[in-house]
Amino acid sequence: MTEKQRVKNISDLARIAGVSPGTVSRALSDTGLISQKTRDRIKALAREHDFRPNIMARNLRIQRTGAIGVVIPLGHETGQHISDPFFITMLGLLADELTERGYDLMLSRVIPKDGDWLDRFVDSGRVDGLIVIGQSDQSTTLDRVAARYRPLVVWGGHSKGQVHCSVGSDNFAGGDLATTHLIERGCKRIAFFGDSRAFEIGQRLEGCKAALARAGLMDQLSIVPAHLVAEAAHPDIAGFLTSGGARPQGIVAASDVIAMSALRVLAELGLSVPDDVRLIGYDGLALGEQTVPRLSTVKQDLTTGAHNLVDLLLRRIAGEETGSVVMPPELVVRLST
Amino acid sequence: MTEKQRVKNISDLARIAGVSPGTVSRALSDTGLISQKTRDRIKALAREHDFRPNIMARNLRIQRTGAIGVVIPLGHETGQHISDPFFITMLGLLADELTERGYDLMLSRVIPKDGDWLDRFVDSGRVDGLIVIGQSDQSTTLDRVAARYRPLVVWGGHSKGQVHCSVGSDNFAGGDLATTHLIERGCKRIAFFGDSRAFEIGQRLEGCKAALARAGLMDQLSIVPAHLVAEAAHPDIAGFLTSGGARPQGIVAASDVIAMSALRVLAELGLSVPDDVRLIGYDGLALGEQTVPRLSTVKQDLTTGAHNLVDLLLRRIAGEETGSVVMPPELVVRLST
DNA sequence: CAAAAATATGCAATCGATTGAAATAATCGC
DNA sequence: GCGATTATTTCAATCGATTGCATATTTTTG
Repeated sequence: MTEKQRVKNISDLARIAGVSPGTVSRALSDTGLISQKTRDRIKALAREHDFRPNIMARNLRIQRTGAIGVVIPLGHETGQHISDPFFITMLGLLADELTERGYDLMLSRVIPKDGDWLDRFVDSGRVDGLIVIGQSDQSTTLDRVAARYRPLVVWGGHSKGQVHCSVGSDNFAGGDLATTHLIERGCKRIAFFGDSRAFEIGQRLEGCKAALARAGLMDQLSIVPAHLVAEAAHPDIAGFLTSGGARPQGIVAASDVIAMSALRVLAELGLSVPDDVRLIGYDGLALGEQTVPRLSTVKQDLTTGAHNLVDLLLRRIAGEETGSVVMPPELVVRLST
Repeated sequence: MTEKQRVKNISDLARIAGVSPGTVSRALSDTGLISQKTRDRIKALAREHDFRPNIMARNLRIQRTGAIGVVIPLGHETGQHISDPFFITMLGLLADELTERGYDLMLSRVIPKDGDWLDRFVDSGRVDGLIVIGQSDQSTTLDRVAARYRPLVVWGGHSKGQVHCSVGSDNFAGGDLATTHLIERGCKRIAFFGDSRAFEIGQRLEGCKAALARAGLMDQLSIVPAHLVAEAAHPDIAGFLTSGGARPQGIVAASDVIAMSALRVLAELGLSVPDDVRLIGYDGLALGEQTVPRLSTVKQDLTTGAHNLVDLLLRRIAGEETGSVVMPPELVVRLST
């Protein structure tokens, strides 16, 4: 009744209010000079007709979108799914963090076939900035794009020469931490479960090796390139543990998900954790709290990680220059070691 | 060298090519009448200057965004986090499905304080359609908005009078299925773990009751309103199991996450699953494959669920009228029963 | 080879909000 | 009460791509 015709743009409202479109814009955007009186009047009118300015038009004019892209490149392992608990946890935290800062989150899952995937996203003009979760095996692409596109931040390992801005934990230190812990628990024969082609996992393995070298146990290391996906990791692990070699006394899993698979294989083989085999994971995901026995792990503080990612990104959007952040990992001893 | 000045819009390119902006637009968009020759020439030029048309301008003109909003309302339980494995799994599947259909996914986490949250999103003009995951306790809001905004599809339970279009599995049937299975396994004292204030969980409980009634075991039911978050569920469950009442022979958990918590509590109490207590979950998440023992569950086929959600939504965007979909749940017997 | 038909291209309006500059109204000092 | 300030408001250009209509160019055809 009240509203004969739907108010669909600022001009409609201006006509109703008897002012110019410009005035309505200023009234609604809480900016610029305008009298308190007309502002209130127009806001009331807008509410009454439940009118909200068209965001696309606004975006076009002010040249920003209010959205941040979050990209998950699944490079080295196509089977890996976005529903991997790690991605998901990170994604949730980023969603919280971005929402809080008034940005929307545009999610994109990418399987990088060509070297062009990042460029396409960057040039699409859909987002004001980009967060890439995990560098997978795409560091070349990342560096190239980072050189020309500032608002880009990557979660993942840090290497000396890298061009792009990254946030991540010290994977080398983490691998060392986990391994040292097992050694202190008396393990000598140690196995590393994880595919070192993924950059971060390679770094963890290096840390693991460093710890073993210090203890003079280097020749006791077995490396099992287990898949990152739980279902796929299972046969890798079962294959190794039933292959007849000397059973490891300690296992460093490159992720909590892999550790969980290992836990299951060990249970199926009738081996007790930690009595027969000690097992430590990596990531510090919540699901490690719910396993039986509860999983010891190297925790990456994803909450501050997400916070840092967003913080750096917004600063880069604002034009500031920023360096990378390497966070210290933390040993969480629960019951599996 | 080649490009003196960055080509930032269609007019720049038009100038270089010596044609009008309109022609460039037609060439790049593979639509309208244009000669093959100029099209190729302009496309080559665009590639050379790596120019991509501004999406915001395009969106404004053609009045669509190419993005679908995915909203997760966390109504009845504010502690619940977006990183809940269920949401996350669904989110990943939706991301796949939408990407495939050429849409972007805009993620939004909402804690509905006012009744206004959905309206804000709908009217923001940011998205072409909306998928709401889980109706939580917001069915009133959903119905109200659905009445005026067509491209809206909800994952969740279905009730007779509902206005909105939903996709989900038959929770009543699922609850029945789980309970009947336990009864067939010889359980008489049965406990239901889950907070029935959430609509879908309420339906599962009703199904559970129906099965018990048929078997004449209605008076043997205990209901434990466990939280949906794993960490929060733990004390709820521990409290119940150590309270000294007769121990249940079978447990119906309202979600796999709750079941996982139960699994841990039972292990801590030294009870064996399934020998001392039989336990069945709900959802059919991948993590149920990795527990020890592997979790029996009522599986909702989230893959087809996601497919249906997207399919219905796109049809609604196209103007078609669609009904809701109720999918049959499936009993998955693994080792915990 | 001229006329008719078909095909390409250019022109200009449009999507809806923002914003600097210009115009108008309100306020103040004396 | 009048010019000088200052506070509001209007005007018009702009962001960049799309598209109906008009015009120009080819191609076809009798």
